[in-house]
Amino acid sequence: MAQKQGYLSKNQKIVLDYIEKANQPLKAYSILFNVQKKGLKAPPQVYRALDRLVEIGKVHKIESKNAFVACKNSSCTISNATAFSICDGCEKVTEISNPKLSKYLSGFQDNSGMKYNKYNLEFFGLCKKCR
Amino acid sequence: MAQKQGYLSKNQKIVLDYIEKANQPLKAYSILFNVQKKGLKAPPQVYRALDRLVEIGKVHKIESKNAFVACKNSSCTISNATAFSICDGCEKVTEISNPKLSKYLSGFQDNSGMKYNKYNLEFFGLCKKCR
DNA sequence: TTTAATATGTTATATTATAACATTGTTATA
DNA sequence: TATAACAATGTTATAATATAACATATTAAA
Ligand SMILES: [Zn+2]
Ligand SMILES: [Zn+2]
Ligand SMILES: [Zn+2]
Ligand SMILES: [Zn+2]
Repeated sequence: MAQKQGYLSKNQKIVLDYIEKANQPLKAYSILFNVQKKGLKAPPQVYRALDRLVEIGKVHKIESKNAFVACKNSSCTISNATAFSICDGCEKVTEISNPKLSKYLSGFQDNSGMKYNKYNLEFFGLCKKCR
Repeated sequence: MAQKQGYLSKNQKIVLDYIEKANQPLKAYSILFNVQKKGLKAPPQVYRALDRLVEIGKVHKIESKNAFVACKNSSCTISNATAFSICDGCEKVTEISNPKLSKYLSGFQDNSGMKYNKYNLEFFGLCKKCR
């Protein structure tokens, strides 16, 4: 069951399935609790699967919340350009898919001489309902 | 010693002093260890000071590293628009101060109806030295 | 000077994440 | 088919990050 390009291992599938069913970011230990019936009994099993899923872009980590969400953006096969909208009221998180924004940020340069190959952007505010 | 606009309490000063002397993001427990000689003995004392310093924009949290860095941007009195450049090689973190970028992001709108009042952006790559 | 608000001190514990090592399964190839 | 190399899994323990809860002290305002 070695890892081939594009194939997911058993544990990776279990974790991804569960995250995809949720429509919101999930905490690692909440995932762990819920996949225990599927045989994943300890944190490393979940964290390994998450690490790999994040690496291949199927899952993103919401850094400000230490939570994980399935990628909703089909073009996002590698997780190197991510943007999220986060409501401070209801905690709803949405992946922003905005070509202008991603183009602007992917092309961003400053005078530091630094070569950027990845970014993560988190916007905070209030959604319609929460205003 | 109640908090007045612009004044820092004793513990806040101690923590900020220490962070400002470092030229890199510091972990909360490393701060704790180093301010113990000044009398801050337990995590809550450091985390409270950090919370407040972040709130007033004197310190920013680098979310992807769970680390704290002093604000280098004098206009950044409220910490609602932050951008950082992070080297994956040497871990050097620099606060980006780029009016065009901040103007673009502060004005960003999408069709979600969400009203954004804060963002945090983290760029990753390799600095000159690390290439 | 009473009251309210803010800050501090302290202990314990919750939450998030990784180290380390043994075992099993898979692929490649000798 | 052996056997070696690698990838994935299972398992226990522990590290690292962060907060709850409550007592006390300090300050500002009424
Ligand atoms: Zn995505
Ligand atoms: Zn909301
Ligand atoms: Zn700043
Ligand atoms: Zn570097």
